[in-house]
Amino acid sequence: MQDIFAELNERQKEAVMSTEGYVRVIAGPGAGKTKTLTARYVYLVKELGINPSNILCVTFTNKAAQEMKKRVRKTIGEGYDTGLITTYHGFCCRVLKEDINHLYYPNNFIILDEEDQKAIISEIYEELNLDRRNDTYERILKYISLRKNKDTSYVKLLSDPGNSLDINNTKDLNDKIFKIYLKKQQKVYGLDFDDLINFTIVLFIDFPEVLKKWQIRLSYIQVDEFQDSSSKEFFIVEQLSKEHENLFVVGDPDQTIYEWRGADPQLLVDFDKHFPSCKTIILEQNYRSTPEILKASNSLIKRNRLRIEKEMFTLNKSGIKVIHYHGKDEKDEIKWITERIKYLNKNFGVSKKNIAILYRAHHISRYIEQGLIEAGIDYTIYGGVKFFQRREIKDVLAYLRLIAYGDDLSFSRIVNQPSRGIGKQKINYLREKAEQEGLSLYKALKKYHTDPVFKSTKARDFIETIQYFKANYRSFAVSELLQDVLKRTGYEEYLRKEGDQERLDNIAELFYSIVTLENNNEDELTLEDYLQQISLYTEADRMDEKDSVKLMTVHVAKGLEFPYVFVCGLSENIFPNPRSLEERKGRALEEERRLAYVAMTRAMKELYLTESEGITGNGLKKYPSRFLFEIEENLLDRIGNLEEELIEETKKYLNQNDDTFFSNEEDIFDEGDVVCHPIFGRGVIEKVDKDNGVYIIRFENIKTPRSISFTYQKLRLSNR
DNA sequence: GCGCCTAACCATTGA
DNA sequence: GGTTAGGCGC
Repeated sequence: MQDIFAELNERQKEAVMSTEGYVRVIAGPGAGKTKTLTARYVYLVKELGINPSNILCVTFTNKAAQEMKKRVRKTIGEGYDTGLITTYHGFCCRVLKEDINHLYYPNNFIILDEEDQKAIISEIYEELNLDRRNDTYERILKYISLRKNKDTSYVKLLSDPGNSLDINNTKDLNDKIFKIYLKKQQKVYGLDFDDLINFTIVLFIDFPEVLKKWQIRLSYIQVDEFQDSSSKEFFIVEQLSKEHENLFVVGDPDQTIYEWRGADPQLLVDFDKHFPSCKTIILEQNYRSTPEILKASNSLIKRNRLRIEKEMFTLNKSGIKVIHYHGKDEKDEIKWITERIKYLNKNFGVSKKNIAILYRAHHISRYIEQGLIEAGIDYTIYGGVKFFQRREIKDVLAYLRLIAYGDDLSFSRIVNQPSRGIGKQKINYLREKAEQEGLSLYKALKKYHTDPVFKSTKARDFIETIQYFKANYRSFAVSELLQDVLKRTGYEEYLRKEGDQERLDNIAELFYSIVTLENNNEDELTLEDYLQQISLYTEADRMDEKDSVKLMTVHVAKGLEFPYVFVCGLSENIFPNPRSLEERKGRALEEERRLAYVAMTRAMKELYLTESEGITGNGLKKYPSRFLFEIEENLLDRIGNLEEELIEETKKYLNQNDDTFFSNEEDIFDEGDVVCHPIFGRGVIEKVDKDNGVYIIRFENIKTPRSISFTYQKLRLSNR
C-alpha cells in the first residue's frame, strides 16, 4: 500500500481517498489518470476490503483493462476475479451472458463485427438484386446504427421468438433492408456493437429485478476516459450506481475525440449539475512531456471555445522546441522523417520502438510506408486493414466459430476456403434447403452432402473434419485447437501453396496472442470466451514491444504515450478532415483540434509536426494545416522551405473558407460588456486577457466562468 | 458452373 | 491498398 501512495502527488492521493459518493476527476494528458484509477482500485480492495467482483472499473480499451489488471494483481495478489475491469462493451457482454434469457435471446449469442455486418448486407443486396455500386456498406451500416439507437423497441422485435417482423410491410428500401438485417442477425443469434449496449439498457428498464441485482452487486463504480462516454453508456453506470451511490469518473473534455460516435463531453462538464453532491478534483500537473511540447499543445487547445479552462503545467526537464517541417512533396516529407529517425538512432541511441508516427487517416500511411521501406526502417502498422479483420485471421476465426456455434456467417465464409468445389450456386442450393426446413447452412450440408449435387465436391471431407472438432474441441486449449484446425482443414497448406508468407506470419502472431492470453488468464480460456473477447478487441490491444517504428491513427494512439512522436500529413483538407467538417459543421472543427491536441500530447521527449505540398486525394491543393498557425509562433521551430508566399496563400485560403480565421479585427468588447453566446447564453465579460487572446466570461447559467477566444467573437458572441 | 485475372474505382476516425 | 464486376479459360 505504501509504495502506491509514495508515487502519488497530493491531489492524486485525494482522489484515491475519495471513495464515497459522486466524484469527478478532470485530468489533462499525462496527469496520471490511469495511475490514480489503479491506485484507487487497489485502495478499495486492500484498505477497505472490498471484493473486486463488487467493483466495476470501465476502461476505454481492452489493452488498458489488461494492463490495469496486471498492475492490480501485482499488488493485491492472485486469486481474485478482476473480470469487472473491462470496457463498456465487455461489461454489457457479461450482463447479457448472465441475463439475456429474459429477452428470449440465448446466452450463447455471437458478436457481429463490422465484417459480419458487411457479409449480412452483402447477402441482402444479392437477394434484393441491388446494384452495389450505387450504394455503400458504410451508408447502410450508418443507417442501421442510427435506427437502432434512435428507437430501442427493435430489441423486442429481435428477441421475439414468434418473430413478428413483417418484411412486406415496409415504408421504403432502407426500412426493408433494416428489417431483413434484423431477421438475418436473429437467425445466427448475433448481436452487433450497438445491440450490446441497447440490449443491456432494455434489460435494465424492463426487468428492474435484474438491474437491482447488479446495483446491489456493484458497490463501487469507476469510469476512465469519461469524456468519451455516450449518453447511453452514462445511463448504464448512472443506473448501476443508484444503490450505493459511489460513482467515480475520470476524464478530460479537451481529449474528446469520439463525438461522432455518440460521445458527449457535456456529461463530464455537467456532472456536478447532475449530481449536486459531486466532488471535483482537477489534476493539472503533466508528468509525460517536456515543457516545450506541453506549451505548444496548450497554445493550440486554447483556441477551442467549448472547454473548461485548465492549464497543464510540468516540472519535467526542458527539451528541444517542437519542430514544424514543411516538405516540398510527400517524398520530401517522409525523407526528412526517416533521416531524423536515423539521426536520433545514431546520435542518441533512440530505438525504433520508442518512435511513433501518427496521422489523421489510414491511407496517409501509404507514402509513409513507402519511405520507411526505402530507408530500411522496420515498422508496424496498427490499424489500417485491422489485424483482426485480415482475411486469413477472419478465416481462421471463422473455422473456430463454426466449430463452436455452427452459424451461417462463419460457414459461408470458409466452406470453400480452401477450395472444396462449393461455390455460389451450391451455396444457393443449400440456402434454399435450409430455408425450407429451418436449418442452418451447416446442418443443411450435413444432411444433404450425399446429394448428387455435391458429388464432385469435398463436402464429405469438410463435414467430417468439422464434426470431429465439434465433438472434441472442449478437451483442447484454444491454441492447440487452432493448430489442429489449421492442419486438418488444409487451410495452412492452402496458404503455404499460395506462398503467402505474410499471411502465415499473421496467423503465427494470432497463435502467440492466444498463448499469451492463456498464460495470463486465471481460469482456463474456453473457446466461447475467447471468441467473445476477440470480437471486442481493438488495434491498441495488439501493441507490443517489437523493435519497430509504430504507425497508427491519432484515434488508435489515444491513451498511449511515446518518447518521440511525428505527426505527419498536417495539411488542410487532411487534418482537419474535410468530410468531418462537412458532416458536422461547427462542432467538428473543435473536435479536429482536440484530435491534434491528443496527437501532440502523446509525445514525451520530442515532437515533430510535418506536412508537405502537393494535392490531396480529391484533387485539392495542400496547404499547411491551420493548426500549425494556431500554435503560438515562438513555440515552433519551422524547418524546411516554407516560403512567405505560401504562408500568405494559406492565410488567404483559410480566410476564404472560414471568415473567423486570421481575422485581424481587434477585440470589440470590453470588461463589463453584456454578451450573448449561442450555447452558453447571457453573460458578462469579466476579464479581457489580451496575452492569451481570450475573454473570460461569467455566464448567468453556468457556475464557472468560461474563456472565449477572440478569433471566434465575431461569429459566436453578440452584443446584448 | 467455378475460379482466376484484370481494370476501374474509391478512401475519416472505431468498439 | 482494398473492393467489385465482368471477362475468360478450364
